[in-house]
Amino acid sequence: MTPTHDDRLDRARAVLHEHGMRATQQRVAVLAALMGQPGDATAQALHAQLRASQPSIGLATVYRTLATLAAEGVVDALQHGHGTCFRWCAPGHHHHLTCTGCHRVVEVRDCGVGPWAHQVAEELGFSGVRHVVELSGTCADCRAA
Amino acid sequence: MTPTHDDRLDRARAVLHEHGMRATQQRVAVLAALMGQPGDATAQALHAQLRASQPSIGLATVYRTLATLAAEGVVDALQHGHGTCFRWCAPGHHHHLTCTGCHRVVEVRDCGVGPWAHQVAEELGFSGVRHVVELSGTCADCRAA
DNA sequence: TTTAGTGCAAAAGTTTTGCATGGTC
DNA sequence: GACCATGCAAAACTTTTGCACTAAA
Repeated sequence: MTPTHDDRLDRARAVLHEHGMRATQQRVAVLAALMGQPGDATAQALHAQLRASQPSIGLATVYRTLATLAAEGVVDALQHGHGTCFRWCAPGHHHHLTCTGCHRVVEVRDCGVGPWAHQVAEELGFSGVRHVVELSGTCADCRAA
Repeated sequence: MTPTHDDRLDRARAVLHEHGMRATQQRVAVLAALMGQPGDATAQALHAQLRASQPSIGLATVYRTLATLAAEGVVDALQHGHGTCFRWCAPGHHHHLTCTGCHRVVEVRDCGVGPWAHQVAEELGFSGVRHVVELSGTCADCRAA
């Protein structure tokens, strides 16, 4: 069952409360909008989208909200080519496969990197290894287009 | 044997020729400067450095040169927090393992990610997969300290 | 009521671009 | 000599900040 817009508003409110952030209309709207994205989005893109239903929302607010959410670890901040993109994701260890054409993001829960990373690090005398992986490619739809 | 500044100039010239780029004084200087960096550097930082010995070099030229070099795959363009950083790397596919304590970077030439990435992408209908991996941990020296 | 968040506009910063000039092949 | 690259300055953008005002807790 796909979540409705209202479902996302409720979930956004809950997440904000969990993280001790005031659930203002604007923050709820920003987070809910991000939850509704098929992939990631820039602050500018979210702002433009939000303007449609909430004409008075300020760009600075969108930036400030996203920065706070990223600091809380609620959303991911990614640096692709130009500008910072934000993405809402489910908790737990996983990676992402992003389409370079449409920025659609697919979660990859099967992580095949851990053992290799651990082995490499051990050989080089490192401990407490962590890995960040970003996969990118062209999705079937974009290839067809 | 540590390469001298002149060694780097020669090497920079050779690399530019290999990639069909005109070996202008400015391009040679930019690439040689990047080769001499202990880590990565922004266009702005390189420009400031180059100004010392070549006061007339323009910022736009540094940007244009780095953009071309990155497009040719001669240098890596990295997106950390603010702005784009560039790094001269040995050629060929490899990853980096960074120590969280002293920020030392070790090149990792043995890549154990490709096959997994390819398989995952194929299952999801993606083609032309690329992967970016950043490993981090604590090096032996920092653990001892 | 208290405190944090917001909108606006201006500022700060980075990267790109237009165009006449100069250097490389 | 032809053509590409450069320098300069202005423009285009993204992101941050100051401040008076509003709304959440």
